[in-house]
Amino acid sequence: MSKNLTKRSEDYSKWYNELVVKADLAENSAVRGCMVIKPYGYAIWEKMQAELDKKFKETGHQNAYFPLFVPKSLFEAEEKNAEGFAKECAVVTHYRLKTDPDDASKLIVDPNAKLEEELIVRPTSEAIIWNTYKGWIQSYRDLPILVNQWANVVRWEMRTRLFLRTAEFLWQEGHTAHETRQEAIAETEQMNNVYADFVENFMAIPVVKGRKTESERFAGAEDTYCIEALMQDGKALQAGTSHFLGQNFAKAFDVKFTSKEGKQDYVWATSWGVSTRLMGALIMTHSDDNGLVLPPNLAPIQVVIVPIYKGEEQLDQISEVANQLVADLRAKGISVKFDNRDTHRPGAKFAQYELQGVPLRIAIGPKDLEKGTVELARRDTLSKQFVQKDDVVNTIEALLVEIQESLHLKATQYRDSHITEVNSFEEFKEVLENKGGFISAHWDGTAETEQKIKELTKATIRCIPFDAKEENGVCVYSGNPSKVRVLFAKAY
RNA sequence: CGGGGUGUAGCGUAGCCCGGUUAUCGCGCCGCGUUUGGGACGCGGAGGUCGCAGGUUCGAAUCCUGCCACCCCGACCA
Repeated sequence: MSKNLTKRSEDYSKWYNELVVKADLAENSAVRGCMVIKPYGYAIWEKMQAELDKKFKETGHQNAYFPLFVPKSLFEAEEKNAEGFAKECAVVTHYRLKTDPDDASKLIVDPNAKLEEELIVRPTSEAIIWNTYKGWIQSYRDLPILVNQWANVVRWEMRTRLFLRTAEFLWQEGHTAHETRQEAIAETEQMNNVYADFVENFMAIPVVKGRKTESERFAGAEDTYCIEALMQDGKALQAGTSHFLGQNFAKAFDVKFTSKEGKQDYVWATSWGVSTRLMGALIMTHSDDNGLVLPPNLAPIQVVIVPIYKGEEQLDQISEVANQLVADLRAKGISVKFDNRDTHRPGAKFAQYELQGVPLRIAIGPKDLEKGTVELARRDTLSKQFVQKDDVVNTIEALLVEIQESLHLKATQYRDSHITEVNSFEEFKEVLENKGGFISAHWDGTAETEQKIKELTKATIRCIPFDAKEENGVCVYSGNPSKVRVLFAKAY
């Protein structure tokens, strides 16, 4: 494996291929940019899903499922949304194939099976969902509607990138309807906080919470909140978004309700989502040159036991110790694998589990049998220690917690040391070029300046942080007055 | 869609300029044996429409024409 993988973004794809998830691209263009999630990778996704689901339910949400196809007439109803996604839509135009009259081994699209109205494969589900909500809402008594959907969506990007921007991706999208503007804004904030909490505490990835500028906002939203993370190569990654949609979709789909006072009003909406992109963030935040480093909360295997032995008799003795350990650890809810394959040597197994990011590794050999110990190795620090057999379970329990915290701390220190305040455009360019990371700078609030900076440096405004303090300054580009610093970065 | 590049075994590649035995090497895979405290070794073996289609030639991975796919850079983007 090449050196400094974590600093060289172009190598990340090699990494994925080696390991957790592999993009098996077919020869033809139809599945270009799609991703095959292998079982080990999917196990991570399932853990993420379970935790998010728990948080959604705690905040009163329910899961539901809506169609993959959106009739074009519905899709175009909310103009800004439609316009924003129009350039990247897969469109179904026909519903039947037939044998090619010129070549019986081939199929062609049956021209007689042209759809009256084209179907858009959802790039996001606002349109189909709001068309459905229309039938669900008449009175304030029907509100709020707090629904989440786990689904796949398709966005036909010009350029795809494994994990970060695949043509098809898995995500969850929440879609809520509320009586008042205030309540919808509170929901938008709440869900952004749910995401931040999940990403920070469960995935051990530090994020900045903030608001998008108008030009970076979701198409059709009045306001977009986001969480922004920083990868080890100095580029920023949008890790999740929560949108306040105002009454845009209610108006587009004519969703009105009768209030307590008997007045008709349009409902207020939000939508919010995170995707398999978070797995990309996970890899790019914690991994090192030996492979993945998984936080214990997300590791499909938290502890692996590798026997070191000569001959079957010795393996039997070791297995006895190992099987007892497996039982004890499982009783504590710790996922553990005893790898007693005889087809691979210990060194190969060590390397494999390091590549897979298993947080803790136990090795048991003849020396341990004599001394009543095991060797315990940490993936994150690569350190090893010998532990008395009777202390192993307690030690592991404590270490799993410690590793989780330690990963978060390490990533936070990296992130914090890569937020640089600059006060001139020269400095801006210098830091961006040589150091990377977030640049905290004054901005005059205009889209023109934002655009100009993007053209000149490729850096975009990642967000206006919620915790930014008021401070009089001048825009780093235009010199016009500014009251608050925003975060710039090159982004994925 | 503009600019550049690449296509040879599951993966990574040599050969191409200058056409000529049975297409090179490494990893991986299969069998047997020896091994096992950080990616084992020996011996044997399997695996190929040289991206596709035409052309030139006694002969094409190699030269010519057309097509296709993919990668990188731009525009786009969770």
